[in-house]
Amino acid sequence: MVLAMPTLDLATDPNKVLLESHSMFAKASAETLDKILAAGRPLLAEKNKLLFLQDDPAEYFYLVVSGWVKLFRETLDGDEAVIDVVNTGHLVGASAVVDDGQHSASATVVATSNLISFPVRVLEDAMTQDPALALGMLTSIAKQRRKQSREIEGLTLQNASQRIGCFLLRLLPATAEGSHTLHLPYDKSLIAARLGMKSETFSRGLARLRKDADIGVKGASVTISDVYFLANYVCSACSNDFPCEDLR
Amino acid sequence: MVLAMPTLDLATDPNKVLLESHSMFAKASAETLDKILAAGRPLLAEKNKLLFLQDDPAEYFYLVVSGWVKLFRETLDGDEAVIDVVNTGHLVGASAVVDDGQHSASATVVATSNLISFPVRVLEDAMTQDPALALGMLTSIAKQRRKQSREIEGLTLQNASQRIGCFLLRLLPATAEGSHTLHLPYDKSLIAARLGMKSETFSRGLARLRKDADIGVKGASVTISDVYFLANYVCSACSNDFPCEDLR
DNA sequence: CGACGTATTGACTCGGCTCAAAACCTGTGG
DNA sequence: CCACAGGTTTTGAGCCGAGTCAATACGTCG
Repeated sequence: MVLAMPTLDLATDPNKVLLESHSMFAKASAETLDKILAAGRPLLAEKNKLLFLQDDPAEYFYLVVSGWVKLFRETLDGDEAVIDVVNTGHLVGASAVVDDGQHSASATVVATSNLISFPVRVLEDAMTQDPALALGMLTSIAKQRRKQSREIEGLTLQNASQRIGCFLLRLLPATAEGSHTLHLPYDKSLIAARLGMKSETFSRGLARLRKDADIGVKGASVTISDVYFLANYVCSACSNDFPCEDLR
Repeated sequence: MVLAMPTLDLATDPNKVLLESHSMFAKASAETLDKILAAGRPLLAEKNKLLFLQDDPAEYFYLVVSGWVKLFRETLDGDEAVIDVVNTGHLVGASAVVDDGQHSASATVVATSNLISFPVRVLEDAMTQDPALALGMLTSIAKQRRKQSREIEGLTLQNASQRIGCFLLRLLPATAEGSHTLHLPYDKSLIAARLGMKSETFSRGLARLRKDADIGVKGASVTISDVYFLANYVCSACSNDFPCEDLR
């Protein structure tokens, strides 16, 4: 269901604020932002809705206003590698403009989400006209690249419970200290896939953290009794120290 | 030892040709290229020479003219994750200009190499003046990002011998068919690290390929009796089919 | 309450790691 | 040409972490 354009004053449009806060658009001109926003269409997507498939020619990219979207790649024999799971404020599929106009991964919605879809065309055009936007794109892709480097490192050097602990730490605000309680953001089985392990292994890994890193688990809510104690357990197998800014 | 400027006519300078062939500079203006080349200094580096450390403020980046350079990250407890091992035509450390001026990995020379060092400053300046260069940087980083996505996928979905087979296939020209003999480009222990495994595992993995994918191994020379047979063994656990362009 | 999806637990297998010993290379000097 | 030293690679035995398969427990929604 496609609705009419938002009638809000653009200056206070929350979507504009959200888009502006993304590193890709941070330095773009006001005109660029308005042009892109004007081409956006709200989209309410239910769980399991497929946004696009890897290697599809990219027609649209999406801004996540609320909800969660999974990015993944599928192998010939049916396995899938989860590249990322993203929420509010993240863009999905926008990097197709630098990937020969093709999506480099598939995307599905994993929890009912409010999205805004934008034609990739509009972004392409805007990029040729606003050099600040091209630079923003550069900043944004560079950030993704850094994040992926850490991802690779984690996969090769950290074991299951360390990866889980690392994931938990990244859910906390960067300034966190002492004790904290948090809520797992999506299904444990999806977290497991996101971390490159099976759900049974995730379950056992969490149990292990309960013993070794003094955390408490009750359903989807996790209590960390001492952030630095957990960080110490997790980050010894990691090249950057807590609170690992790059990975957020 | 820093030598005088090359006295070659720039139009036929082989270094210029090499730099131009890099996706980052492919579309840069002739002036940009000349300005950057003029700031370059040849550097003959022996095995084990350290070029820079991760998190160092980036002063120089390097063009590999010949030889091999290892990019890696080191953990607190002394383990290292090899991000990449690169040779002729590749740039090392250039992406610092989009990473807050810091190197995101360490780099050492692993086989006697001819390098050219360039001040990062010069690249920064050039980028602000030549929009085509900024776009080239974008293209280049985007390519790295795609490559890393595949890397992550391989790490989570392929077993040791499949990763080895994949590595072998990527050493071949993209058009390869039938039977081929190739020469491993650097030490087996380094290849192992590059593929995220121990050298013993590499050794056994290669032995396994000998049985299952009909390859022959004699020292550093490897004979593949049928490229597609090997590809079939390797690529079933992979989301893109042979000859996997993106990973090169 | 019952039913369905999700999560946990148990028993087992297997791949990759560890540690140690043997084999293989490569270069050096007698 | 051979002997030897140094490094690299291979092989072997044993262990441990993660995957598999199957059964059980938990939660939530009708």
